[in-house]
Amino acid sequence: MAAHAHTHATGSGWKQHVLASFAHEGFRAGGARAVVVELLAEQDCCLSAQEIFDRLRAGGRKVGIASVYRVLDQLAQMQLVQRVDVGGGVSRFEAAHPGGDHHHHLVCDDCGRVVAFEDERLEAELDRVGKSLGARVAAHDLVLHGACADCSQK
Amino acid sequence: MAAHAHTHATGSGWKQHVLASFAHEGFRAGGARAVVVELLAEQDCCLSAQEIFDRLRAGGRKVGIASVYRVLDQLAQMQLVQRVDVGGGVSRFEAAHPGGDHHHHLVCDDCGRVVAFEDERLEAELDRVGKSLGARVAAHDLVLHGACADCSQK
DNA sequence: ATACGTGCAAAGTATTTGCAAACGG
DNA sequence: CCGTTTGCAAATACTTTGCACGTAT
Repeated sequence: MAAHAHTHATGSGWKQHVLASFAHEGFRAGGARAVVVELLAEQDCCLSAQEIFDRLRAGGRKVGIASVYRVLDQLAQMQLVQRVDVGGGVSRFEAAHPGGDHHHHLVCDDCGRVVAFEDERLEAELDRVGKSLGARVAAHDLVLHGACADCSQK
Repeated sequence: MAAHAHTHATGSGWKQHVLASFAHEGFRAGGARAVVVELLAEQDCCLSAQEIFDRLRAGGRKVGIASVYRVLDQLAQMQLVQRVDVGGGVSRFEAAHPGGDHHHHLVCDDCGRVVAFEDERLEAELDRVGKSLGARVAAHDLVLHGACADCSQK
């Protein structure tokens, strides 16, 4: 596989930011909340609730999947994670960064792989379009469907 | 509300195109297939399977929801309709036009309304990005989340 | 007439909710 | 200590599948 993946994990700055937000809102950050945030902070790309659940369990943590969903939902409402809908009836989630470092996804309809990418000019157009609609755009979710670089060669 | 909505229904050219495709593939276009295509052809924006089902029933047609899903799935695979994932675990569908007239969606997280829009420059950027990924992009699905023009005024 | 297509009902997934026990502050 | 948070299990919502009947060709 090709790819100069995203250099690093999502960065621990995000984790700090989330914990601070929790503290600020008076939420406790014990068990499930903490481990979900920790796991998300280590990811380079989006995960489904089930994947998060499985990894936490594999790591020996005794979380319930309901808690995973609850935490993700809460984080999404606080705009600390971005819901990514790649289709197939499954929601995926990833850390939402305050400033930039925003990325989108290409879903290979052939092999199912999800590839992340970012593009500054595209971002600029998205901003412009949002404004021109007179709406207050809080987030955008772009998914390209098709055959990924590998599959389209075959 | 602002907006120079889409001028007209989706255009009957699409319906013809679909029926021709069916004929070409040797598919029969009797009952459910025909009415789902007919309904989709009249729409300006995406509908969920349930909405399609309800409208057909309201119109006196005795279709089953399973057939609606089957037809939509088939049309999607033939690239005659575009699946639109606006989140909330529900898939929506709309006629996919061969050449242009492509649009995207803004979902108001406040009132739930879905607003369609199109933008040529954005389209151009999307094309460029798709190519730069080396992938064969068959479709793209862009959803802006936020407060629509109406809701953001309140 | 004969497959293909359809409606119904039952099954399958993803996600949400109710509740008693556990735990952080 | 007390109220939030959690894990479990049951419930819900959307979508898919199995099967016998209807229908276009």
